[in-house]
Amino acid sequence: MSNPVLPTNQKILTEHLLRHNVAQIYPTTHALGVALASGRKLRVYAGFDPTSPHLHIGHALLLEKLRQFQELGFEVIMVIGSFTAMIGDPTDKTATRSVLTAEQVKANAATYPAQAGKIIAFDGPNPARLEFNDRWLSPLTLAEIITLSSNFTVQQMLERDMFESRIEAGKPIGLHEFLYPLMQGFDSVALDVDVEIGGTDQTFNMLAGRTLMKAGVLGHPAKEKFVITTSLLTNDAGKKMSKSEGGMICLDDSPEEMFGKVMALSDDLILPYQELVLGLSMAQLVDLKSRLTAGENPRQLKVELAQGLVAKFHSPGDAKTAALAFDARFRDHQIPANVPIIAFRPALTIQDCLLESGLASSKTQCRQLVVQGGIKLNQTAVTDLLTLVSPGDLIAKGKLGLLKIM
RNA sequence: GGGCUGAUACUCAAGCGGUCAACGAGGGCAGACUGUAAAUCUGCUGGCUAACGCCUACGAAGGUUCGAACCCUUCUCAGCCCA
Repeated sequence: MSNPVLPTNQKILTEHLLRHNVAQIYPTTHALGVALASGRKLRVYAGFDPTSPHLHIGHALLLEKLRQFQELGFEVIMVIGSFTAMIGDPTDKTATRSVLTAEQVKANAATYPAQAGKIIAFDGPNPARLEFNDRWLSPLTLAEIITLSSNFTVQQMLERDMFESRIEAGKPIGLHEFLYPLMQGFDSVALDVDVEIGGTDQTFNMLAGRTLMKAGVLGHPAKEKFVITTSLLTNDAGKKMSKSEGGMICLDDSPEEMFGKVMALSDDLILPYQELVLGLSMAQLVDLKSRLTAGENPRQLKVELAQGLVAKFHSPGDAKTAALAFDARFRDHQIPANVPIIAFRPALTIQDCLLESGLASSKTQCRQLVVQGGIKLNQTAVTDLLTLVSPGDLIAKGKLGLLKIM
């Protein structure tokens, strides 16, 4: 980072910044390119909703973009939507949406810097800044909020297809939900940013911010704001990867978990993940494709992807270890090292162990699992839940649930 | 404020007096097949019981009935329309 970047490199990096994983740039890619080359230290940010303590690889794509700006010497800000999380992004279609309390928001956000720090740098010569948007949203007065809202029409709000579809479905739309884009938009104004980055699903909210900035509200000078939308990472079902979906890969997953989750992805996702998450070049992607058409087992390519991901978010050493552990456990069917332990006591049954460990939530569920052959004691299927266990026994539920008696 | 319609399990969504712990889809779990793949197929998916069965549930509270998710009343919440 301390080495001065050569102009040619700068050019390549800038080109990468403008193209890789970018869905669209507002107003135009060209205009942003000009601003980037102007020598001005642009201020760039992306917002994150603290609705869960985990950041996932969808977030990583945004952070990655921020890092590219950071490497080029621009000012980078990570904004935590501490205030907006309490309103609730109306992207969700259900009317009754649980609104987070200040405490929950705080607890969730506490883990973010450490996770984001794997990608962007919060120290060093050009450190990223962390901001919580309640700092400027909480003090807004009603008069100011009214002024902000006068920049939009109800028709403009209704243009959002998510609102349209809700009207069609006869679902309620809360008045406060119209305020959400306003609040998020005011983030841009308060921070006086030049560029905002977000997924394509955030286009409306981000453009609301652009409108406010161009209008020059509440004493802030009018100025242009660029908006970069990034492609969304999809899961197997082709749905956007988000906190509400299962199977998402979190930045704070252990190397083993992360490796396993990647291996469970459909083969179709290998190339998209390689491109979006690991940033492979076109040439490299073509190479991967030719290996597949040559008949190479996709499993190998997926192993490489999994190792790449673990190496990126943990370390190359962890990637190697995770790959070995994965093979040992699932290919060679060995027992892993870190199995949860249940303390032995007299008259301890298999059912007790399942319930106490949380592998099953009720006795009824235990019975069903046994009927289906899902419970194994020392590799053999269990038929009686009340079988007593002894120290050293190994209980398995399905493929992943393991318990050791000590 | 008035009229009409609706509220069903994790989500969506049937059911409209007994055969309803509640069709179906998604999700989840388990099994088969495999590359721990994915896709596909099968089973399960309120609790208690070895089981017969029992209990708790269909927005809330009452009521009618031998019997109610289904009928009636009130309430709460939402949608549409009128003001």
